[in-house]
Amino acid sequence: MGARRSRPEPGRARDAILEAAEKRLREAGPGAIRLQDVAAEVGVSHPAVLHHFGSREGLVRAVVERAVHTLQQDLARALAGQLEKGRADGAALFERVFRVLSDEGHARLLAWLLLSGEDPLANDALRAGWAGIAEVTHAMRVAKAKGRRKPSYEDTRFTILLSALALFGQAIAGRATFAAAGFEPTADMERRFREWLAALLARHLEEEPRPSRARQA
Amino acid sequence: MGARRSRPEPGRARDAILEAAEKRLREAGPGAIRLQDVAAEVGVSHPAVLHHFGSREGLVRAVVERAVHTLQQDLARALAGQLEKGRADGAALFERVFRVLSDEGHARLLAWLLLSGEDPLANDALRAGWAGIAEVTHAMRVAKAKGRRKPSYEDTRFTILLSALALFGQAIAGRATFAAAGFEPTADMERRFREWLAALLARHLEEEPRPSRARQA
DNA sequence: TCCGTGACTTACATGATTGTAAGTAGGGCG
DNA sequence: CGCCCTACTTACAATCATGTAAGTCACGGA
Repeated sequence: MGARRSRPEPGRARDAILEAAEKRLREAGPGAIRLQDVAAEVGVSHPAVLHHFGSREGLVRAVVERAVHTLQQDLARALAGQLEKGRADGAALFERVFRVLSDEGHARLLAWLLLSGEDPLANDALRAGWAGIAEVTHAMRVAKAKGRRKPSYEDTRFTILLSALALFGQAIAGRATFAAAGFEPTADMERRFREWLAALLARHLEEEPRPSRARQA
Repeated sequence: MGARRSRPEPGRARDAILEAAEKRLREAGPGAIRLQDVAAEVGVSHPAVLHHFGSREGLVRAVVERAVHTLQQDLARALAGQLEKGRADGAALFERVFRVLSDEGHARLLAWLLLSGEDPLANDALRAGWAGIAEVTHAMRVAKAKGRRKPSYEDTRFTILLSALALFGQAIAGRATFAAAGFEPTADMERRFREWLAALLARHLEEEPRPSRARQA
């Protein structure tokens, strides 16, 4: 095969650098993005990295931006993919979302960013997606509730929020927490918990709300 | 006040160093523990830190050990304090635990350690405490269930696990998540969510379990 | 009182990490 | 073909962080 291109493809190296840096970000946090390491992993010299990103800060910014973007994409895709099936299957939805958070290391990344003071969730598309889920879910509840007492919108939103917090919590603290709680920390056990949670929330969503004890203060 | 003691108190400086280092650990993670910074904050030279802890690693170890210990203490105290009241008040318990996790920055610390690969929850006392809560809760459920179908022990344990995950999740991701979900991210709103959660779980704990649909695969 | 020890200090060595300077090589284009 | 731009490279400078060496000083006990 003809002349070896010693100039593989423009942009290739840049992407590879981003990739390598993101891996480090996910696994060990922003502090672990070191020019030399990243460069070595990609097979270039460290000034090559500076050439593409100007400074370490620039690299970190670019990585975070990209990571947040793909996280949001993946999450949105997972949610959309599950929702458009029409039938709501809580457990399946949970599995998809958990997969996204857990498998790709998105949850770890989210946690690193959150702890570092970033706000990776501040994004209109994400908010809109969330609102959409809440509306669809609530409409479904209200439709099923005919005659009986209708659930409050807040209740629906809280339910979704709880799912998110629990899934996120499990993705980053699952292993340790399961062990501390005396469960064997196996993937199967964790999945079982998610199924249990899905069932709990599904039941809650269909049940008639209790009259809330009026709280004064 | 006679001769000024230029030798304030043995151990004082050591504690102050630990304190300063722990603050950094909570706020910005293990990587942010730098000898010079910590020393400067306490008002000593950085070799003084080395003198007490041998190496940076030694300092980090000591800090983590102490932090994990106080975290476990605080948590155990909070749980014990609530439980020994006899009456189970889920909401109050949640507030206490959340306080411990959130106010002292324990949740952040936990998260940093978890992300860094430590397992701050691996502790017999903590496991025992957890098991105790599960047993007490379950006994209460079973007592109330006379005649009706009895809940499974796993269900009780999952319920407690869910509380822990949600509380932890809220402590580190609460602000961002509430905002993303379209709630105003106020402390009051977050408290309301906890009350809602406590009510949800309390209701679940008193309800008769549904027959589980047998799953084949 | 004298000595040892613990709690430091200043000065320095070392290695890691980021950043700069200057030069090279390939590819597209007028 | 010659030029310029991009994508690098090697060599070097600067800074920072950890760790070491050696000395000082107060206190407490023999």
